[in-house]
Amino acid sequence: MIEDIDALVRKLERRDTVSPEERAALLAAAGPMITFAAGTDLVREGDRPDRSMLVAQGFTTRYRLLGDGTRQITAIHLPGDFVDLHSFLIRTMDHSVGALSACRVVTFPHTNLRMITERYPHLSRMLWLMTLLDSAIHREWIVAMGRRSALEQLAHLLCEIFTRLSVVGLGDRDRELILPINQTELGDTLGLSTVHVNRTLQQMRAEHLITWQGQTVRILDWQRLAGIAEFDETYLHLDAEAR
Amino acid sequence: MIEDIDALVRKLERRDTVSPEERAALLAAAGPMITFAAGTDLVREGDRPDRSMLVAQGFTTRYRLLGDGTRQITAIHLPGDFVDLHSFLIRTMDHSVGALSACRVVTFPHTNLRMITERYPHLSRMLWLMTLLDSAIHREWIVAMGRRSALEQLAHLLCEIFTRLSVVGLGDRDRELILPINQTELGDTLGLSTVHVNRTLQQMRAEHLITWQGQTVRILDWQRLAGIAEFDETYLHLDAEAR
DNA sequence: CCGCAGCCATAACCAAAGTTAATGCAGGAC
DNA sequence: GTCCTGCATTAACTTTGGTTATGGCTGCGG
Repeated sequence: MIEDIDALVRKLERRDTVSPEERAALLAAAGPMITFAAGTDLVREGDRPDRSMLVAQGFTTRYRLLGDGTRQITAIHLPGDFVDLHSFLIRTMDHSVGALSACRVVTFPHTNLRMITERYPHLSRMLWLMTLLDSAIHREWIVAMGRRSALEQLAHLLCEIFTRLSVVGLGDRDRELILPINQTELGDTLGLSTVHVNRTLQQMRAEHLITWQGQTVRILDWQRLAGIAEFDETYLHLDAEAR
Repeated sequence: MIEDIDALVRKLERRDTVSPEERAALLAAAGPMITFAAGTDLVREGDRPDRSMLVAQGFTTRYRLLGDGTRQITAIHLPGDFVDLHSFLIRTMDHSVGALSACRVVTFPHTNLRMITERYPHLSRMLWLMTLLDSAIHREWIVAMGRRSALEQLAHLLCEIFTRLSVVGLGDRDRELILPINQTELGDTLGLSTVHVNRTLQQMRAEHLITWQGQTVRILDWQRLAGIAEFDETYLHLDAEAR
Protein backbone atom coordinates (compact mmCIF):
# COMPACT_ATOMS: atom_id res chain seq x y z
CA MET A 1 0.00 0.00 0.00
CA ILE A 2 2.74 2.41 0.94
CA GLU A 3 4.24 2.06 -2.52
CA ASP A 4 0.91 2.97 -4.09
CA ILE A 5 1.10 6.48 -2.68
CA ASP A 6 4.81 6.75 -3.30
CA ALA A 7 4.47 8.71 -6.55
CA LEU A 8 2.11 11.17 -4.81
CA VAL A 9 4.58 11.65 -1.98
CA ARG A 10 7.35 12.32 -4.49
CA LYS A 11 5.16 14.82 -6.24
CA LEU A 12 4.36 16.54 -2.93
CA GLU A 13 7.97 16.53 -1.74
CA ARG A 14 9.03 18.19 -4.92
CA ARG A 15 6.92 21.18 -3.81
CA ASP A 16 7.03 21.11 0.00
CA THR A 17 7.88 18.95 2.98
CA VAL A 18 5.69 16.01 3.98
CA SER A 19 5.97 15.18 7.68
CA PRO A 20 5.81 11.58 8.89
CA GLU A 21 2.41 12.31 10.47
CA GLU A 22 1.09 13.70 7.23
CA ARG A 23 2.34 10.71 5.32
CA ALA A 24 0.63 8.47 7.87
CA ALA A 25 -2.56 10.52 7.62
CA LEU A 26 -2.57 10.12 3.86
CA LEU A 27 -2.06 6.42 4.15
CA ALA A 28 -4.80 6.18 6.76
CA ALA A 29 -7.16 8.08 4.45
CA ALA A 30 -6.67 5.61 1.63
CA GLY A 31 -9.49 3.17 0.96
CA PRO A 32 -9.56 0.18 -1.37
CA MET A 33 -7.28 -0.11 -4.36
CA ILE A 34 -8.92 -0.71 -7.75
CA THR A 35 -7.62 -1.73 -11.14
CA PHE A 36 -9.04 -0.70 -14.51
CA ALA A 37 -8.42 -2.18 -17.93
CA ALA A 38 -7.20 0.04 -20.74
CA GLY A 39 -10.09 1.77 -22.44
CA THR A 40 -12.47 1.61 -19.49
CA ASP A 41 -13.82 4.60 -17.58
CA LEU A 42 -12.83 5.34 -14.00
CA VAL A 43 -15.63 7.87 -13.57
CA ARG A 44 -18.20 9.33 -15.92
CA GLU A 45 -19.61 12.77 -16.52
CA GLY A 46 -22.64 13.22 -14.29
CA ASP A 47 -21.45 10.77 -11.64
CA ARG A 48 -21.35 11.89 -8.02
CA PRO A 49 -18.47 9.85 -6.63
CA ASP A 50 -18.03 9.42 -2.87
CA ARG A 51 -14.29 8.97 -3.19
CA SER A 52 -11.42 10.40 -5.20
CA MET A 53 -8.86 8.34 -7.07
CA LEU A 54 -5.10 8.58 -7.14
CA VAL A 55 -3.23 6.94 -10.00
CA ALA A 56 -0.62 4.52 -8.69
CA GLN A 57 0.17 2.92 -12.04
CA GLY A 58 -0.87 3.67 -15.59
CA PHE A 59 -2.04 6.66 -17.61
CA THR A 60 -5.52 8.21 -17.59
CA THR A 61 -7.26 11.09 -19.35
CA ARG A 62 -10.05 13.44 -18.45
CA TYR A 63 -12.30 13.99 -21.43
CA ARG A 64 -15.59 15.35 -22.65
CA LEU A 65 -17.69 13.94 -25.47
CA LEU A 66 -19.51 16.43 -27.66
CA GLY A 67 -22.82 16.18 -29.42
CA ASP A 68 -21.31 15.28 -32.77
CA GLY A 69 -19.35 12.41 -31.25
CA THR A 70 -16.01 14.20 -31.15
CA ARG A 71 -13.97 14.01 -28.01
CA GLN A 72 -11.72 16.50 -26.30
CA ILE A 73 -9.21 15.36 -23.74
CA THR A 74 -8.64 18.09 -21.13
CA ALA A 75 -5.94 16.43 -19.05
CA ILE A 76 -3.57 13.49 -19.01
CA HIS A 77 -2.80 11.97 -15.64
CA LEU A 78 0.28 10.00 -14.64
CA PRO A 79 1.13 8.04 -11.52
CA GLY A 80 1.05 10.40 -8.54
CA ASP A 81 -1.85 12.43 -9.97
CA PHE A 82 -5.32 12.51 -8.51
CA VAL A 83 -7.76 12.12 -11.38
CA ASP A 84 -10.74 13.60 -9.57
CA LEU A 85 -9.64 15.13 -6.31
CA HIS A 86 -11.95 17.98 -7.24
CA SER A 87 -14.97 15.68 -7.02
CA PHE A 88 -14.54 15.93 -3.24
CA LEU A 89 -15.85 19.52 -3.42
CA ILE A 90 -17.28 19.83 -6.92
CA ARG A 91 -19.46 16.76 -6.29
CA THR A 92 -20.92 16.23 -9.76
CA MET A 93 -18.38 15.20 -12.39
CA ASP A 94 -18.42 17.60 -15.33
CA HIS A 95 -16.26 15.27 -17.44
CA SER A 96 -15.29 11.60 -17.61
CA VAL A 97 -12.00 9.93 -16.78
CA GLY A 98 -10.76 7.04 -18.90
CA ALA A 99 -7.81 4.67 -18.66
CA LEU A 100 -5.25 4.97 -21.47
CA SER A 101 -3.49 1.87 -20.20
CA ALA A 102 -4.22 -0.71 -17.54
CA CYS A 103 -4.34 1.26 -14.29
CA ARG A 104 -4.11 0.72 -10.59
CA VAL A 105 -5.66 3.45 -8.48
CA VAL A 106 -5.92 4.15 -4.78
CA THR A 107 -9.29 5.44 -3.63
CA PHE A 108 -9.70 8.14 -1.00
CA PRO A 109 -13.22 8.22 0.47
CA HIS A 110 -14.47 11.80 0.63
CA THR A 111 -15.24 11.44 4.34
CA ASN A 112 -11.54 10.77 4.91
CA LEU A 113 -10.51 13.73 2.79
CA ARG A 114 -12.89 15.88 4.75
CA MET A 115 -11.30 14.64 7.92
CA ILE A 116 -7.91 15.72 6.58
CA THR A 117 -9.26 19.22 5.95
CA GLU A 118 -10.54 19.33 9.53
CA ARG A 119 -7.35 18.12 11.19
CA TYR A 120 -4.36 18.67 8.95
CA PRO A 121 -4.38 22.20 7.55
CA HIS A 122 -0.94 21.93 5.99
CA LEU A 123 -1.66 18.61 4.33
CA SER A 124 -4.93 20.12 3.10
CA ARG A 125 -3.06 23.01 1.54
CA MET A 126 -0.83 20.51 -0.24
CA LEU A 127 -3.85 18.67 -1.60
CA TRP A 128 -5.32 22.01 -2.66
CA LEU A 129 -2.00 22.71 -4.35
CA MET A 130 -2.32 19.47 -6.33
CA THR A 131 -5.55 20.78 -7.86
CA LEU A 132 -3.89 24.15 -8.49
CA LEU A 133 -1.18 22.40 -10.49
CA ASP A 134 -3.89 20.80 -12.62
CA SER A 135 -5.23 24.27 -13.18
CA ALA A 136 -1.83 25.64 -14.20
CA ILE A 137 -1.50 22.82 -16.71
CA HIS A 138 -4.97 23.58 -18.07
CA ARG A 139 -3.90 27.19 -18.63
CA GLU A 140 -0.78 26.10 -20.42
CA TRP A 141 -2.87 23.90 -22.70
CA ILE A 142 -5.17 26.84 -23.44
CA VAL A 143 -2.16 28.91 -24.46
CA ALA A 144 -0.90 26.08 -26.65
CA MET A 145 -4.26 25.51 -28.31
CA GLY A 146 -4.89 29.17 -28.89
CA ARG A 147 -1.55 30.39 -30.05
CA ARG A 148 0.75 27.57 -31.04
CA SER A 149 1.00 25.63 -34.30
CA ALA A 150 0.43 21.88 -34.36
CA LEU A 151 4.17 21.25 -34.28
CA GLU A 152 4.77 23.61 -31.37
CA GLN A 153 1.82 22.23 -29.48
CA LEU A 154 2.89 18.61 -29.87
CA ALA A 155 6.44 19.52 -28.87
CA HIS A 156 5.08 21.26 -25.80
CA LEU A 157 2.99 18.28 -24.78
CA LEU A 158 5.97 15.96 -25.06
CA CYS A 159 8.16 18.27 -23.00
CA GLU A 160 5.45 18.47 -20.36
CA ILE A 161 4.87 14.74 -20.14
CA PHE A 162 8.58 13.94 -19.98
CA THR A 163 9.07 16.54 -17.25
CA ARG A 164 6.10 15.40 -15.22
CA LEU A 165 7.18 11.76 -15.48
CA SER A 166 10.66 12.63 -14.28
CA VAL A 167 9.17 14.31 -11.19
CA VAL A 168 7.72 10.99 -10.07
CA GLY A 169 10.84 9.07 -11.04
CA LEU A 170 9.34 7.42 -14.11
CA GLY A 171 11.31 8.95 -16.91
CA ASP A 172 14.11 11.02 -18.14
CA ARG A 173 14.58 13.36 -21.09
CA ASP A 174 17.46 11.27 -22.33
CA ARG A 175 15.91 7.85 -22.12
CA GLU A 176 13.17 6.32 -24.14
CA LEU A 177 9.80 6.05 -22.57
CA ILE A 178 6.61 4.04 -22.97
CA LEU A 179 3.66 6.31 -23.77
CA PRO A 180 0.38 4.41 -24.06
CA ILE A 181 -1.22 7.02 -26.26
CA ASN A 182 -2.08 6.61 -29.94
CA GLN A 183 -2.49 9.20 -32.67
CA THR A 184 -6.26 9.44 -32.29
CA GLU A 185 -5.84 10.20 -28.60
CA LEU A 186 -3.11 12.72 -29.35
CA GLY A 187 -5.48 14.44 -31.74
CA ASP A 188 -8.24 14.49 -29.14
CA THR A 189 -5.76 16.01 -26.71
CA LEU A 190 -4.38 18.70 -28.99
CA GLY A 191 -7.65 19.50 -30.77
CA LEU A 192 -6.28 18.19 -34.07
CA SER A 193 -7.39 15.55 -36.56
CA THR A 194 -5.63 12.19 -36.59
CA VAL A 195 -4.34 12.87 -40.07
CA HIS A 196 -2.74 16.10 -38.99
CA VAL A 197 -1.19 14.50 -35.92
CA ASN A 198 0.36 11.94 -38.24
CA ARG A 199 1.71 14.65 -40.55
CA THR A 200 3.15 16.51 -37.57
CA LEU A 201 4.79 13.39 -36.17
CA GLN A 202 6.32 12.71 -39.59
CA GLN A 203 7.72 16.21 -39.54
CA MET A 204 9.21 15.73 -36.09
CA ARG A 205 10.80 12.48 -37.22
CA ALA A 206 12.13 14.06 -40.40
CA GLU A 207 13.72 16.79 -38.32
CA HIS A 208 15.29 14.22 -35.98
CA LEU A 209 13.51 15.63 -32.96
CA ILE A 210 12.02 12.36 -31.74
CA THR A 211 11.49 8.72 -32.54
CA TRP A 212 8.08 7.20 -31.86
CA GLN A 213 7.51 3.55 -32.67
CA GLY A 214 4.47 1.89 -31.23
CA GLN A 215 4.41 3.16 -27.65
CA THR A 216 8.13 3.78 -27.44
CA VAL A 217 9.05 7.44 -27.57
CA ARG A 218 12.50 8.91 -27.43
CA ILE A 219 13.49 12.55 -27.52
CA LEU A 220 16.55 12.99 -29.72
CA ASP A 221 17.11 16.68 -29.18
CA TRP A 222 15.58 18.12 -26.04
CA GLN A 223 17.03 21.60 -26.54
CA ARG A 224 15.56 22.01 -29.96
CA LEU A 225 12.24 20.44 -28.99
CA ALA A 226 11.91 22.71 -25.95
CA GLY A 227 12.88 25.66 -28.14
CA ILE A 228 10.16 24.92 -30.68
CA ALA A 229 7.65 24.52 -27.85
CA GLU A 230 8.89 27.61 -25.98
CA PHE A 231 8.72 25.20 -23.06
CA ASP A 232 9.25 26.86 -19.71
CA GLU A 233 8.63 24.60 -16.75
CA THR A 234 7.73 27.45 -14.38
CA TYR A 235 4.07 26.51 -14.60
CA LEU A 236 4.82 23.10 -13.09
CA HIS A 237 6.07 24.81 -9.92
CA LEU A 238 8.87 22.40 -9.16
CA ASP A 239 10.37 24.30 -6.24
CA ALA A 240 10.04 22.92 -2.75
CA GLU A 241 8.97 25.66 -0.37
CA ALA A 242 6.73 25.92 2.68
CA ARG A 243 3.14 26.37 1.54
CA MET B 1 -16.10 47.19 2.83
CA ILE B 2 -18.87 44.70 3.37
CA GLU B 3 -20.25 45.51 -0.08
CA ASP B 4 -16.87 44.81 -1.65
CA ILE B 5 -17.08 41.16 -0.73
CA ASP B 6 -20.77 40.98 -1.50
CA ALA B 7 -20.31 39.45 -4.96
CA LEU B 8 -18.02 36.78 -3.49
CA VAL B 9 -20.57 35.94 -0.82
CA ARG B 10 -23.26 35.62 -3.49
CA LYS B 11 -20.99 33.35 -5.47
CA LEU B 12 -20.31 31.22 -2.40
CA GLU B 13 -23.94 31.09 -1.34
CA ARG B 14 -24.90 29.86 -4.74
CA ARG B 15 -22.83 26.72 -3.96
CA ASP B 16 -23.07 26.30 -0.18
CA THR B 17 -24.03 28.07 3.03
CA VAL B 18 -21.90 30.84 4.47
CA SER B 19 -22.30 31.16 8.25
CA PRO B 20 -22.18 34.60 9.92
CA GLU B 21 -18.84 33.66 11.51
CA GLU B 22 -17.41 32.70 8.16
CA ARG B 23 -18.58 35.92 6.62
CA ALA B 24 -16.98 37.79 9.50
CA ALA B 25 -13.76 35.79 9.09
CA LEU B 26 -13.63 36.68 5.42
CA LEU B 27 -14.18 40.31 6.18
CA ALA B 28 -11.51 40.20 8.88
CA ALA B 29 -9.08 38.61 6.44
CA ALA B 30 -9.48 41.42 3.93
CA GLY B 31 -6.66 43.93 3.69
CA PRO B 32 -6.51 47.20 1.77
CA MET B 33 -8.69 47.89 -1.23
CA ILE B 34 -6.95 48.93 -4.44
CA THR B 35 -8.12 50.39 -7.72
CA PHE B 36 -6.58 49.83 -11.12
CA ALA B 37 -7.08 51.75 -14.34
CA ALA B 38 -8.21 49.92 -17.48
CA GLY B 39 -5.24 48.43 -19.29
CA THR B 40 -2.97 48.18 -16.26
CA ASP B 41 -1.69 44.96 -14.72
CA LEU B 42 -2.78 43.76 -11.29
CA VAL B 43 0.01 41.18 -11.11
CA ARG B 44 2.66 40.04 -13.54
CA GLU B 45 4.09 36.71 -14.54
CA GLY B 46 7.06 35.96 -12.28
CA ASP B 47 5.76 38.05 -9.37
CA ARG B 48 5.54 36.45 -5.94
CA PRO B 49 2.61 38.30 -4.40
CA ASP B 50 2.03 38.23 -0.65
CA ARG B 51 -1.70 38.74 -1.04
CA SER B 52 -4.49 37.57 -3.30
CA MET B 53 -6.98 39.86 -4.97
CA LEU B 54 -10.74 39.65 -5.19
CA VAL B 55 -12.52 41.66 -7.87
CA ALA B 56 -15.17 43.89 -6.34
CA GLN B 57 -15.86 45.92 -9.48
CA GLY B 58 -14.71 45.64 -13.07
CA PHE B 59 -13.44 42.95 -15.42
CA THR B 60 -9.97 41.40 -15.48
CA THR B 61 -8.17 38.79 -17.54
CA ARG B 62 -5.40 36.33 -16.88
CA TYR B 63 -3.04 36.18 -19.81
CA ARG B 64 0.31 34.99 -21.09
CA LEU B 65 2.49 36.75 -23.63
CA LEU B 66 4.40 34.56 -26.06
CA GLY B 67 7.77 35.03 -27.65
CA ASP B 68 6.37 36.37 -30.89
CA GLY B 69 4.34 39.02 -29.08
CA THR B 70 1.01 37.25 -29.34
CA ARG B 71 -1.15 37.02 -26.29
CA GLN B 72 -3.45 34.32 -24.99
CA ILE B 73 -6.04 35.12 -22.39
CA THR B 74 -6.68 32.09 -20.18
CA ALA B 75 -9.47 33.45 -18.00
CA ILE B 76 -11.84 36.35 -17.65
CA HIS B 77 -12.75 37.42 -14.13
CA LEU B 78 -15.85 39.25 -13.00
CA PRO B 79 -16.81 40.78 -9.68
CA GLY B 80 -16.83 38.05 -7.04
CA ASP B 81 -13.89 36.21 -8.61
CA PHE B 82 -10.46 35.93 -7.06
CA VAL B 83 -7.92 36.69 -9.77
CA ASP B 84 -5.00 34.98 -8.07
CA LEU B 85 -6.20 33.05 -5.08
CA HIS B 86 -3.87 30.33 -6.30
CA SER B 87 -0.85 32.58 -5.67
CA PHE B 88 -1.42 31.83 -1.98
CA LEU B 89 -0.08 28.30 -2.57
CA ILE B 90 1.48 28.45 -6.03
CA ARG B 91 3.63 31.41 -4.93
CA THR B 92 5.18 32.39 -8.24
CA MET B 93 2.74 33.76 -10.80
CA ASP B 94 2.88 31.78 -14.04
CA HIS B 95 0.79 34.38 -15.90
CA SER B 96 -0.19 38.02 -15.60
CA VAL B 97 -3.51 39.59 -14.69
CA GLY B 98 -4.70 42.72 -16.45
CA ALA B 99 -7.66 45.05 -16.00
CA LEU B 100 -10.11 45.14 -18.90
CA SER B 101 -11.93 48.04 -17.30
CA ALA B 102 -11.29 50.25 -14.29
CA CYS B 103 -11.29 47.87 -11.33
CA ARG B 104 -11.65 47.89 -7.62
CA VAL B 105 -10.17 44.92 -5.82
CA VAL B 106 -10.02 43.73 -2.24
CA THR B 107 -6.68 42.29 -1.17
CA PHE B 108 -6.35 39.28 1.11
CA PRO B 109 -2.88 38.98 2.67
CA HIS B 110 -1.66 35.40 2.40
CA THR B 111 -0.99 35.27 6.15
CA ASN B 112 -4.70 35.89 6.68
CA LEU B 113 -5.66 33.22 4.15
CA ARG B 114 -3.34 30.84 5.89
CA MET B 115 -5.05 31.64 9.15
CA ILE B 116 -8.38 30.77 7.56
CA THR B 117 -7.01 27.37 6.52
CA GLU B 118 -5.84 26.79 10.10
CA ARG B 119 -9.09 27.78 11.79
CA TYR B 120 -11.99 27.54 9.40
CA PRO B 121 -11.93 24.22 7.55
CA HIS B 122 -15.30 24.69 5.94
CA LEU B 123 -14.54 28.19 4.73
CA SER B 124 -11.21 26.86 3.44
CA ARG B 125 -13.03 24.21 1.46
CA MET B 126 -15.21 26.91 -0.07
CA LEU B 127 -12.15 28.91 -1.08
CA TRP B 128 -10.63 25.74 -2.50
CA LEU B 129 -13.89 25.28 -4.38
CA MET B 130 -13.52 28.75 -5.92
CA THR B 131 -10.24 27.63 -7.48
CA LEU B 132 -11.86 24.39 -8.62
CA LEU B 133 -14.50 26.40 -10.46
CA ASP B 134 -11.73 28.27 -12.27
CA SER B 135 -10.36 24.89 -13.23
CA ALA B 136 -13.70 23.67 -14.54
CA ILE B 137 -13.97 26.81 -16.66
CA HIS B 138 -10.46 26.23 -18.00
CA ARG B 139 -11.49 22.73 -19.06
CA GLU B 140 -14.56 24.05 -20.81
CA TRP B 141 -12.39 26.53 -22.71
CA ILE B 142 -10.06 23.71 -23.73
CA VAL B 143 -13.03 21.80 -25.11
CA ALA B 144 -14.21 24.89 -26.97
CA MET B 145 -10.80 25.68 -28.42
CA GLY B 146 -10.15 22.12 -29.45
CA ARG B 147 -13.45 21.07 -30.87
CA ARG B 148 -15.71 24.01 -31.57
CA SER B 149 -15.86 26.37 -34.54
CA ALA B 150 -15.29 30.08 -34.07
CA LEU B 151 -19.04 30.69 -34.04
CA GLU B 152 -19.72 27.97 -31.50
CA GLN B 153 -16.84 29.09 -29.35
CA LEU B 154 -17.91 32.72 -29.29
CA ALA B 155 -21.48 31.69 -28.55
CA HIS B 156 -20.21 29.57 -25.68
CA LEU B 157 -18.17 32.38 -24.21
CA LEU B 158 -21.15 34.72 -24.30
CA CYS B 159 -23.40 32.16 -22.62
CA GLU B 160 -20.79 31.62 -19.95
CA ILE B 161 -20.24 35.29 -19.23
CA PHE B 162 -23.94 36.07 -19.08
CA THR B 163 -24.52 33.13 -16.74
CA ARG B 164 -21.62 33.99 -14.47
CA LEU B 165 -22.70 37.61 -14.28
CA SER B 166 -26.22 36.61 -13.34
CA VAL B 167 -24.84 34.54 -10.44
CA VAL B 168 -23.44 37.68 -8.84
CA GLY B 169 -26.52 39.71 -9.66
CA LEU B 170 -24.93 41.76 -12.43
CA GLY B 171 -26.78 40.59 -15.48
CA ASP B 172 -29.54 38.73 -17.06
CA ARG B 173 -29.92 36.80 -20.30
CA ASP B 174 -32.73 39.02 -21.36
CA ARG B 175 -31.21 42.36 -20.62
CA GLU B 176 -28.42 44.15 -22.32
CA LEU B 177 -25.11 44.24 -20.64
CA ILE B 178 -21.91 46.28 -20.67
CA LEU B 179 -18.94 44.13 -21.66
CA PRO B 180 -15.66 46.06 -21.58
CA ILE B 181 -13.98 43.75 -24.06
CA ASN B 182 -12.99 44.63 -27.60
CA GLN B 183 -12.49 42.42 -30.64
CA THR B 184 -8.73 42.14 -30.19
CA GLU B 185 -9.26 40.89 -26.64
CA LEU B 186 -11.97 38.51 -27.81
CA GLY B 187 -9.50 37.09 -30.33
CA ASP B 188 -6.84 36.70 -27.67
CA THR B 189 -9.39 34.88 -25.54
CA LEU B 190 -10.67 32.52 -28.20
CA GLY B 191 -7.36 31.96 -29.95
CA LEU B 192 -8.63 33.68 -33.10
CA SER B 193 -7.43 36.63 -35.16
CA THR B 194 -9.20 39.97 -34.83
CA VAL B 195 -10.38 39.74 -38.41
CA HIS B 196 -12.02 36.41 -37.82
CA VAL B 197 -13.65 37.60 -34.61
CA ASN B 198 -15.12 40.43 -36.62
CA ARG B 199 -16.41 38.04 -39.29
CA THR B 200 -17.92 35.82 -36.63
CA LEU B 201 -19.62 38.73 -34.90
CA GLN B 202 -21.03 39.85 -38.25
CA GLN B 203 -22.44 36.38 -38.71
CA MET B 204 -24.04 36.41 -35.26
CA ARG B 205 -25.59 39.77 -36.03
CA ALA B 206 -26.81 38.63 -39.42
CA GLU B 207 -28.46 35.64 -37.78
CA HIS B 208 -30.11 37.88 -35.18
CA LEU B 209 -28.43 36.10 -32.31
CA ILE B 210 -27.00 39.18 -30.64
CA THR B 211 -26.46 42.88 -30.93
CA TRP B 212 -23.10 44.31 -29.93
CA GLN B 213 -22.52 48.04 -30.23
CA GLY B 214 -19.51 49.48 -28.47
CA GLN B 215 -19.59 47.75 -25.11
CA THR B 216 -23.29 47.11 -25.12
CA VAL B 217 -24.20 43.51 -25.76
CA ARG B 218 -27.63 42.00 -25.94
CA ILE B 219 -28.60 38.42 -26.52
CA LEU B 220 -31.57 38.29 -28.86
CA ASP B 221 -32.16 34.55 -28.85
CA TRP B 222 -30.72 32.73 -25.86
CA GLN B 223 -32.14 29.36 -26.89
CA ARG B 224 -30.55 29.38 -30.28
CA LEU B 225 -27.27 30.81 -28.99
CA ALA B 226 -27.03 28.16 -26.27
CA GLY B 227 -27.92 25.53 -28.86
CA ILE B 228 -25.13 26.60 -31.18
CA ALA B 229 -22.72 26.60 -28.24
CA GLU B 230 -24.03 23.31 -26.84
CA PHE B 231 -23.96 25.32 -23.63
CA ASP B 232 -24.61 23.23 -20.53
CA GLU B 233 -24.09 25.08 -17.28
CA THR B 234 -23.27 21.94 -15.28
CA TYR B 235 -19.60 22.88 -15.24
CA LEU B 236 -20.41 26.07 -13.33
CA HIS B 237 -21.76 23.95 -10.46
CA LEU B 238 -24.59 26.25 -9.50
CA ASP B 239 -26.19 23.99 -6.90
CA ALA B 240 -25.98 24.89 -3.24
CA GLU B 241 -24.97 21.85 -1.21
CA ALA B 242 -22.85 21.17 1.87
CA ARG B 243 -19.25 20.89 0.79
C1' DC C 1 -10.21 72.92 -36.23
C1' DC C 2 -6.57 69.42 -36.98
C1' DG C 3 -4.21 65.43 -36.22
C1' DC C 4 -3.87 61.23 -33.95
C1' DA C 5 -5.03 56.92 -31.58
C1' DG C 6 -8.05 53.16 -30.95
C1' DC C 7 -11.37 50.42 -32.69
C1' DC C 8 -14.33 48.41 -36.19
C1' DA C 9 -15.13 46.83 -40.84
C1' DT C 10 -13.99 44.66 -45.25
C1' DA C 11 -11.54 42.77 -49.22
C1' DA C 12 -8.16 39.78 -51.40
C1' DC C 13 -5.24 36.39 -50.90
C1' DC C 14 -2.83 32.57 -48.33
C1' DA C 15 -1.79 28.70 -45.28
C1' DA C 16 -2.80 25.48 -41.79
C1' DA C 17 -5.49 22.03 -40.67
C1' DG C 18 -9.80 19.18 -41.69
C1' DT C 19 -12.16 15.56 -44.54
C1' DT C 20 -12.59 11.58 -47.12
C1' DA C 21 -10.85 7.67 -48.71
C1' DA C 22 -7.69 4.07 -49.70
C1' DT C 23 -3.70 1.03 -48.36
C1' DG C 24 -0.86 -1.61 -45.43
C1' DC C 25 0.50 -3.99 -41.43
C1' DA C 26 0.63 -6.45 -36.98
C1' DG C 27 -1.58 -9.06 -33.57
C1' DG C 28 -5.34 -11.73 -31.76
C1' DA C 29 -9.45 -14.97 -32.27
C1' DC C 30 -10.70 -19.15 -34.05
C1' DG D 1 -3.54 -20.22 -41.85
C1' DT D 2 -7.54 -16.85 -42.28
C1' DC D 3 -10.22 -13.25 -40.94
C1' DC D 4 -10.86 -9.16 -38.33
C1' DT D 5 -9.77 -5.18 -35.77
C1' DG D 6 -7.07 -1.34 -34.55
C1' DC D 7 -3.70 1.61 -35.86
C1' DA D 8 -0.52 4.16 -38.90
C1' DT D 9 0.21 6.17 -43.30
C1' DT D 10 -0.62 8.82 -47.39
C1' DA D 11 -2.93 11.32 -51.17
C1' DA D 12 -6.28 14.60 -52.99
C1' DC D 13 -9.20 17.96 -52.11
C1' DT D 14 -11.83 21.34 -49.10
C1' DT D 15 -12.54 24.54 -45.47
C1' DT D 16 -11.65 27.41 -41.78
C1' DG D 17 -9.36 30.77 -40.24
C1' DG D 18 -4.89 33.76 -40.72
C1' DT D 19 -2.49 37.70 -43.04
C1' DT D 20 -1.98 41.97 -45.01
C1' DA D 21 -3.76 46.07 -46.18
C1' DT D 22 -6.98 49.77 -46.46
C1' DG D 23 -10.59 52.88 -45.07
C1' DG D 24 -13.87 54.83 -41.88
C1' DC D 25 -15.56 56.52 -37.56
C1' DT D 26 -15.27 58.54 -32.93
C1' DG D 27 -13.30 60.85 -29.28
C1' DC D 28 -9.65 63.53 -27.53
C1' DG D 29 -5.58 66.68 -26.83
C1' DG D 30 -3.71 70.81 -28.26
